[in-house]
Amino acid sequence: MRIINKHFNIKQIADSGQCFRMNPVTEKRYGLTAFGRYIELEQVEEDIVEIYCGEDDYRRIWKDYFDLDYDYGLIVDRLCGGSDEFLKAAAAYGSGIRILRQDPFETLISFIISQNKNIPAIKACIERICRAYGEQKKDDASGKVYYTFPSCERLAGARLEDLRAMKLGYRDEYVIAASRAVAAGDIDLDKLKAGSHEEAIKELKKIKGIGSKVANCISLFGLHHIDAFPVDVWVKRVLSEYYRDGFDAGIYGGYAGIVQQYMFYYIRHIHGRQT
DNA sequence: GTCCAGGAACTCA
DNA sequence: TGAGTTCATGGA
Repeated sequence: MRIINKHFNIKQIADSGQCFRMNPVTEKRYGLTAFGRYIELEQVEEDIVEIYCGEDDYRRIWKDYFDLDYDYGLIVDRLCGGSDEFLKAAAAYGSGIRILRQDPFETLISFIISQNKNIPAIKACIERICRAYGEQKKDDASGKVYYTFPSCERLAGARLEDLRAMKLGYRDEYVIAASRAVAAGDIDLDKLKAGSHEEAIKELKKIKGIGSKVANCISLFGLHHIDAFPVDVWVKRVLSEYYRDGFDAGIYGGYAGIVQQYMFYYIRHIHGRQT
């Protein structure tokens, strides 16, 4: 499927820290494992992405996954036409970023693991978990062997001693507890997705190992509450370097999470961070 | 070898 | 509420 969209850049999305299983195959081609499938995408032109899937899969899965019904140009234009110089530059630089609609459980576990780790380390941990607990599959189109992200039931049944080999550090017990809570129905992610961002944060923070930042990431990237505003070390850096007088995310009511992604992506670029 | 990472729990004031 | 400490592990 060929997608023509001025705000769809797969490299920017892959490097925006929201997903951990989208990696380069060649310079312009990326492989992505999500929802039990593997696909490849290619940035053909600045505003053209080729998604290597059939029209049926595109309509059922990937159109929604890449949030292609939403007009990111509206927000980029608004920021670029505004008076906030940092956001002007940030939005222009990351204008191809989109907020993916990822699987809630995968996002929950991924961001529990993410705490106090850099992105390559997070990716390595998740890959180990998928190899050990996920399902091995083979993509017919590319011939690529891949591993799906494990279900909550599968991870809920994991033994702590075994999970320890995944090198999650002290986060391993958080992962098991959270998986068991989801499997048991103590946490209803679908319900949190249907509800408000505030409600989701309140419920997510009840889980040990989930604080404000991780809860906001899960809300934004897993439940698609785009009014979430995760503050990690990089966003803190932005706020202290460029907003000495304070920053009110509330003025971007409704889409603060998208603004936050432009900030995150841009400040990392300024500091020369590739991964 | 040192510092840091999409932090959170815990302690103590 | 707020500041300081501790927690595993690996990337840079």
